[in-house]
Amino acid sequence: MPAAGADLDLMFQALADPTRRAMVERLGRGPTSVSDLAQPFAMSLPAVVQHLAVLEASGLVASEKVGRVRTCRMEPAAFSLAEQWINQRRTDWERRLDRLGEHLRQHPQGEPK
Amino acid sequence: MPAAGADLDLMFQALADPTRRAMVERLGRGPTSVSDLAQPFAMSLPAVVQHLAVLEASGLVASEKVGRVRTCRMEPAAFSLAEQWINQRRTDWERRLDRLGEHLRQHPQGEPK
DNA sequence: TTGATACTTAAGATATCACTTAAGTATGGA
DNA sequence: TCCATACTTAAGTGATATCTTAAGTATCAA
Repeated sequence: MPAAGADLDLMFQALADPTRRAMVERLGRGPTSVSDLAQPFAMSLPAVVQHLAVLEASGLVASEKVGRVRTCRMEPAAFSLAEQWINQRRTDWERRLDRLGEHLRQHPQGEPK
Repeated sequence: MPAAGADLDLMFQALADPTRRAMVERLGRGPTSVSDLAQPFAMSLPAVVQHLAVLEASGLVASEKVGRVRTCRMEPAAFSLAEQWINQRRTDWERRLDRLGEHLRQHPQGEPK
């Protein structure tokens, strides 16, 4: 995988907006049309569709059009990339604490180098 | 909790930039000075400090100055907010699938309501 | 065929973001 | 005291992000 970084950019960027998070929350309860997805928001339909495009570009949401209705759904697998990145930070941090504890046990008053 | 949303905004926004993620990755291996943190990046020091300010505003990183050196560290607890949000999406999705399966079991050919 | 529905496209207004350079302020060491 | 270090502050620039309105296209139903 050459650049998972770009995917993370798109993913976190997509999740950084409260309207888009609300859209994902809605889609977590099941697929909807664009109109239904737009209904709770006090903004124009094109604005909602632009948010949807950001979510689709990130992979978090997918959609397909049948007749004149576009149906949107959450893409749960996409979340794991973000999840993994966060978990890795935690893991790094814990491993460091372990090493630090071990070091202090062996060098009670020493500076940690 | 009145508005965890604003916190999530700041958090995901902070993580949406590759420079900032790299800084967090570095801090996961232990605290550093601002200069050390800046060293891997091909950008001016003020730019790095601005990224650092975004990370601090999000709560993911903290720092304190002693003498003329500011030392930065990762704030692991902050990550759990983002983690919880993502997990909640997954949970919603799985619960929905469960309900859907149950429904299909009871109404084999029926349309799902 | 006509009209309503469900988007879609395009263009533009603001605001925010991610930098830059140039200058300034503490601090610590010789 | 003098100078280098380690930031800090300020101001400006170009690119993106988030919305708007206006106008278009494709479908479905009567």
